[in-house]
Amino acid sequence: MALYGERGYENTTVAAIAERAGLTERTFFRHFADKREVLFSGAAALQDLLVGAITDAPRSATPLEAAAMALRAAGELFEQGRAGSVQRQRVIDANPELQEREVIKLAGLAAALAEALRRRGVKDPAASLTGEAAIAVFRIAFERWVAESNRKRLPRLIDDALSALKTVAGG
Amino acid sequence: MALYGERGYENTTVAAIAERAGLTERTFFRHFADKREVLFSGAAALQDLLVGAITDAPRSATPLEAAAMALRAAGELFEQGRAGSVQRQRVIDANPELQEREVIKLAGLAAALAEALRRRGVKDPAASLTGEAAIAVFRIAFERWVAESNRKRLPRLIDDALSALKTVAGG
DNA sequence: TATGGTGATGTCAGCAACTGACATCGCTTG
DNA sequence: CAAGCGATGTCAGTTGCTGACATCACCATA
Repeated sequence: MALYGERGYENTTVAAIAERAGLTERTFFRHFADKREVLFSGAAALQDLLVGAITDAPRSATPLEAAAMALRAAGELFEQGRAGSVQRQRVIDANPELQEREVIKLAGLAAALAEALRRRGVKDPAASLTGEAAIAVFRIAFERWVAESNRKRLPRLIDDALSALKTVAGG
Repeated sequence: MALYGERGYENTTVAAIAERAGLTERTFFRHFADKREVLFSGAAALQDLLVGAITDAPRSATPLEAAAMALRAAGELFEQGRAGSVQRQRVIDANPELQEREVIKLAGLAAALAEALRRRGVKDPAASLTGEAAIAVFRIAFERWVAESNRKRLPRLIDDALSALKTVAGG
């Protein structure tokens, strides 16, 4: 992260990262599948959190309500360490390769949400659509959260985006 | 495409592609930004079609209706040449690298849709959410369309997914 | 204590994707 | 016919990434 911040992602070679870490290039690739993965290794934990929250949602909750609870829980988590999120996002926003990885990780989250909903008895395409919609909501809320101008807390921004979704699609 | 079909994407080197095409490796990279881009160069035309359809939608149409018209137009286009779409999708589904590229191209389409909606006077976050939702609908419909079992036409599948979205998010 | 197993790291050689710099060739245009 | 221009070839080089094998620290147990 330090090197990516100093020189930018593209100008940072794996050799340089390894050197700074006091390790070998080969060792780097044993810990991270590729150069990009450094920035995304946290996605697994996030997925566990989201899936867990959906699973634990009361049976009375509608699919979208269950997803909303999961998003809020994730929002609370991100509130810890906002500075890191901002820096990370700056690096990603400056590089298309990284955006590809980010976007597919998000797609993976959507799929995991859908799967968790199916285990609650939600049928397709409702499950898939709810997963996709939930991630879209999160993405938009997160975007606003990292923008300097906005001082609202993330869970609040999630609720805002969620009601906007209902307005747009309702009918 | 032929080589990707024969040996799979990973086992096909750019050198092999260039040889089959009777060109140089260097020339390949002048036509395609990277090895993956071969399968996605058509995305630009699709984007133009979608954006054009949204722009041409009657002013009375709601954001989601305008987006739906665009999706249906794209659906008609894909109905030509279903075989090619199926083969292409088989290659992509077999390779994570390609899925990354596909997913970010779809994100690009969503952004373009949102931008076209904004030019119609739709505000954010409604514009962004409608763009994302529309692409989600398209993705799900397309998935079903390429599946062997389904014999419905794509525009019809799009309408199905669309009404499912309304059911899920309505309220 | 010696022995052997296990997991993390190092070493090395090599492939394949991609790039920059420069040369060449064919076609069009004045 | 000369000049210009776009597409292609040539070549050398960097970087990401992998497989195979060696080493080393640590731990369990005979």
